[in-house]
Amino acid sequence: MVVTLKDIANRIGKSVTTVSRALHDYNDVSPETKELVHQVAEEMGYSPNTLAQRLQKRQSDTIGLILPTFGPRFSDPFFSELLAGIGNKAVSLGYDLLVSTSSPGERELQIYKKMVNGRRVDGFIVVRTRKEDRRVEYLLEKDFPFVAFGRVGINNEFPYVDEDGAYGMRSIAKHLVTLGFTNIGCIAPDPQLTFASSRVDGLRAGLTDHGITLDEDYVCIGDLTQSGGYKQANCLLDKLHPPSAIVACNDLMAFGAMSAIQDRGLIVGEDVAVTGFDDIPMAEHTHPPLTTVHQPVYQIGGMVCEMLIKRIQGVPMDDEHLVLKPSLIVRKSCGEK
Amino acid sequence: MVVTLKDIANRIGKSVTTVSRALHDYNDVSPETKELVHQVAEEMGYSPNTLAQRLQKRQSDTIGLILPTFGPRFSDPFFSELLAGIGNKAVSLGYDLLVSTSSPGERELQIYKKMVNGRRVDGFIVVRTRKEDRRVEYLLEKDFPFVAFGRVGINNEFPYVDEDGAYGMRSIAKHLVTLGFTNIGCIAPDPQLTFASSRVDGLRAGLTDHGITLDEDYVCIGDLTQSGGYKQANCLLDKLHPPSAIVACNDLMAFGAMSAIQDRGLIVGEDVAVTGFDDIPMAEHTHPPLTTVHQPVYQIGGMVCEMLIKRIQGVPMDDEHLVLKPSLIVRKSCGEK
DNA sequence: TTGAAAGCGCTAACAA
DNA sequence: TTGTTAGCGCTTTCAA
Repeated sequence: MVVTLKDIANRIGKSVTTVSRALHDYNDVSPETKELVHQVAEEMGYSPNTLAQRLQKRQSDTIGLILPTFGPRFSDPFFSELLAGIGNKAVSLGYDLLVSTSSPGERELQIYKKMVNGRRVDGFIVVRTRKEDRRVEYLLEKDFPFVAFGRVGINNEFPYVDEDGAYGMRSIAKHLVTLGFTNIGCIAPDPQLTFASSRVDGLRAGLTDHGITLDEDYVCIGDLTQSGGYKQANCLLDKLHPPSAIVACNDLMAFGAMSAIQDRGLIVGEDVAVTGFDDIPMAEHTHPPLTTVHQPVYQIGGMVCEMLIKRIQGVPMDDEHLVLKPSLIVRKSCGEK
Repeated sequence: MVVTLKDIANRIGKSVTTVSRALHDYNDVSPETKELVHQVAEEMGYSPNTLAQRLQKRQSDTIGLILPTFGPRFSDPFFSELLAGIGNKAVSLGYDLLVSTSSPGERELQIYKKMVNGRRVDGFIVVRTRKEDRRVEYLLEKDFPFVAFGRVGINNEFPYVDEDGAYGMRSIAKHLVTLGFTNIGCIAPDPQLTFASSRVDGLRAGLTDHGITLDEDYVCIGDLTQSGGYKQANCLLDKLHPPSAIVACNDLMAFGAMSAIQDRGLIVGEDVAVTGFDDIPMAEHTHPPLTTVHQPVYQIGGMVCEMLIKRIQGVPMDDEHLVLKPSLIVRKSCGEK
């Protein structure tokens, strides 16, 4: 049924070795046999068995990506775009992409271990890094190739791409201050996530620069989803002196915050300002459109993937540590300029 | 460095075969050796080389999913949720999930062929089916296992899960008619997509049931993204007698339509009604919240995956053809009830 | 220019 | 209960 090298060899009365070499265009095969082999291979519809090739090379030509889910519904446009960036780059470089999903925790680490031990992948892309990240500790300790999107708390001695979250948040701070906002609330992610502190610290610093103090009681922790944003915005709005601007640390939570505001009959951009972070496509189409910070997620996916493959192949990288400057996108959610 | 069966065998002075059998708990191995093997394996940190196992089994234990992207930005919450459903089920059943991305067309088919020929996957999940679908034609012809989410134009002799789009749209139609809308516009997907016609036909039929005719000039084709919805809604609104209700065939386009309406200073749910389809999490958090049709995407992912694995393993399925009835979710985008 | 032989790491049929 | 042998499909010495 399925054609193998042996079938071709039998057919033309040559050895498997010769056929293999002919197919790989080795120059120690006579032009005639080469020609013949190619022709017969074509005719018989031969394709190499990748499993066999990989076993022999001791390489899986596959990179792994384990998506962090929280709860069953995982509907994050941010990650689907990152995935597309990684996936497209991977195919173009001849690699397969193995995707798995897991919420952070013990089981998550098991999946990494299983992949590493079973030699199912040649390397990993680690996303949504945490301050103490067992995944990177593990991979580092095993000396297993990986590239992270994001940094960890201490010892960032591994290749990564990260965005300068503090910088992004400073631009948000500046923008809000310029518009005259002084009473500001923040919906932050779980502080275990590395990007949480850089963003919140950036906001705090940016505000301080303009003589405004971020009240720590006005910093709530949300779970990065719309519902989380909704809930936390309500907390903020229930305060005695509710903030006049809510800075969400990602777009999804910002959307939730907008809902919360609107559900109270208030108007986003007039009564309460809202900002996001990420600039997912939806941000442009909310009502009002969301002022946020743009990250080139698709490109980041490509970069991370490319770096990983270089790392796997032992090709030196131009730069092991990339920190991108995100840019402020002003729309209408903080009022008309 | 890496421990193999041979290493264990050498260590305890037994054959590789015995070790292999011991590890698999065959009952023709003495309890003592079994015990010993397990212990030594543990101690040496042995894990089987999956590549080798797979080559020998002639099974990749991997299922393939090729995501349809349109343009570089691929940010579809619908698919990230489907992916999570598939991914979680796959791990739980011991399968790897290979994900690739491609826009429809020749290159897409090449990817399928490459995976099939190289025996990289044991089966596919085919999503976003088209009326004439080269992918399913190809897989059918090769007799290669797959399960589709959606049907094709003719000859649906393969396992699939689909939602009853016509039914969903009839509920939308009924809802709108009940609220008194008579001048209705529709933003449909590319008619090549199978679900396009079932949804549009459903809408048309539902309207007809109530004595209303859907004007074919009021059916625009959008690309399933927010921008597409935005653009097409504008076309509709530019008409001499613009529709008072816009039925979008997915939520993303509905969001775009809402933007378009709002950008004209009109109010969604008062001046113009809008409906969607899919009920992605965002739908609950727009302003106003979107009336739409709910599909249990996460579960569908799990079902499709499970069916595929049964198909691969030759286990009979309870039902090869599943058509789910989606349910209307009334929110505020058509006005208060 | 070609082929025999070995080996990647594993499983399985068959003997002993 | 265990080991020998063969083989999955491929690549790569090495010798001819």
